[in-house]
Amino acid sequence: MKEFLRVMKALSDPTRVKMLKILERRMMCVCELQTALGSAQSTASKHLKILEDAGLVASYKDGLWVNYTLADGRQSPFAASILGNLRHWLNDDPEVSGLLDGIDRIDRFEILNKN
Amino acid sequence: MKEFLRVMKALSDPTRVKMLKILERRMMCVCELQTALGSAQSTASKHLKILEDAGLVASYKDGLWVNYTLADGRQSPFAASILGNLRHWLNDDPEVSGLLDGIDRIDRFEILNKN
DNA sequence: TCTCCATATCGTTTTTTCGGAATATATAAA
DNA sequence: TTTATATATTCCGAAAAAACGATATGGAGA
Repeated sequence: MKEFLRVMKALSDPTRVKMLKILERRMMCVCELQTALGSAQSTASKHLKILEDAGLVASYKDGLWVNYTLADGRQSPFAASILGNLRHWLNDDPEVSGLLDGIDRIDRFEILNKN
Repeated sequence: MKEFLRVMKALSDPTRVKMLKILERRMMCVCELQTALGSAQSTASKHLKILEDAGLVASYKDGLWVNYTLADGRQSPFAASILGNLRHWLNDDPEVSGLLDGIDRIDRFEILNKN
């Protein structure tokens, strides 16, 4: 029950759902997701931790960067099932499709120059 | 997106999840669910409203009683899909199975006599 | 009409969640 | 070792959600 609730709670926030829809397209580091969503760095990092604790995303270090991807589903069958459904869901949602239009122009090396 | 979030939020509370697992077994009026879960009447009613707004349950009046059942899924495809999964999920969860053991002994006419 | 009873809604308090600034951590480069 | 940088964590204040008692609503029966 606790594991199930963790997954549902993680999916109950628009920012986290958008993160998952973005990660369906490609892996991203924290700063790229932060830029895509227009949120503070701490906010992006915290949301990603919640998604990871729920078994919805996984992270891999690459030097200073931490790359996040969708989880493979081995950690939580609930998460695995919902991730499968989510691929078909919300693709026509204006908030989501608008977001996905911009993500190809987001590059971690460009973000560097802006700060 | 809003509809999706309503469904996920509705599923993020242990009391509401238990309500759904009980309603998988049979329809119930508010006072029966209240008894099964040991919560206050206003609490049970409010949780049921949240589930109904999300398209997870439906209600039918029968005189003074209001009977709640699982929704048929026409209102929300998200709800429909999750309700299908939920039938297979959490059946071995101790909190849920313990609850289901007792529900056959709950009867709205007996509840009357206790108040 | 008046009363009763199951349910819904309201008002209040407590708990949880969210966002962002500030700080800490860890790794790479100089 | 010192510096710089990407990410994680901490610490607030604000907003949302939860519980429950009290009250309102609406239908059934006297």
